[in-house]
Amino acid sequence: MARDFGTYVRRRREALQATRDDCSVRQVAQRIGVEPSYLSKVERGETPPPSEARIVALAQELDEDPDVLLALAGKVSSDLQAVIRRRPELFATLIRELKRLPDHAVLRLVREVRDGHW
Amino acid sequence: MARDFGTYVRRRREALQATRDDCSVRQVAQRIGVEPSYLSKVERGETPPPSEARIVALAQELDEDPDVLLALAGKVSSDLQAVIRRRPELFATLIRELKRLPDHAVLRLVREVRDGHW
DNA sequence: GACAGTGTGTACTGAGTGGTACACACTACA
DNA sequence: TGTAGTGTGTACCACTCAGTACACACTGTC
Repeated sequence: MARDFGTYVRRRREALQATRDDCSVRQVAQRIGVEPSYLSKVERGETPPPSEARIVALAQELDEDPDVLLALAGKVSSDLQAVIRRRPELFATLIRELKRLPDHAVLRLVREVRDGHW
Repeated sequence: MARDFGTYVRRRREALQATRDDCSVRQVAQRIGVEPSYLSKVERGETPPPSEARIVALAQELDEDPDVLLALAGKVSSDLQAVIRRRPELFATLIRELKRLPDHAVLRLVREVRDGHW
């Protein structure tokens, strides 16, 4: 799972590098505020994924969904966790129920909620 | 927040101790597999809350909701996190939408889902 | 052949996590 | 007066996290 994160990032970065030529390990590393060798090791899965803040910065840099990247890193965004912690019983049961539902059902639910049916 | 966890646990444990007399620091500590001095420090908020596994064991021991206790400790159950990580975009948007809804609305949603309307 | 830019190997680190081990002081009670 | 049980203070520890610092080898190019 940590390995997935690395290869995913590498692929995405190299794709961008091919078109924009400003996404070398060094350049991206500098923009997200880490050492190049560290980013290199992360991409090769030799070291575990970075902190949430770096991952979010990386997602922005690679034009990716932060939540997806965090998920690949085995993490869940801390703001989502805060929402759950505020009403633990409620959200715990809801999420455990939703676990068994197929994507399209959850998606329908999301839309309903967003459209203000609740 | 870590302090809350401690005082909450202490209150609950002392209440049980008063009625059942088998919930001293030593006894509970032994049953959840930690040193008494450690549990003592946790209860006084002198050291941060224990690991998820210990907290769940503690919840069972104190007859409390594990998710609530975890929330007091500033954590979210790892199985819930796993559910979210499996479909990050979907759950992220859903949870962020639900954040602004009042309890009763979320509760209604939980019931609907549980009753198989989805 | 100097130079810039590429990725990478090696060594190290300061702070935090999640506790253990053991001694101590106090109270109850037989 | 011993002894059993109560909570706590002190000292310590292995491990992980989240990286830094710097040197190295290779490639293109001027």
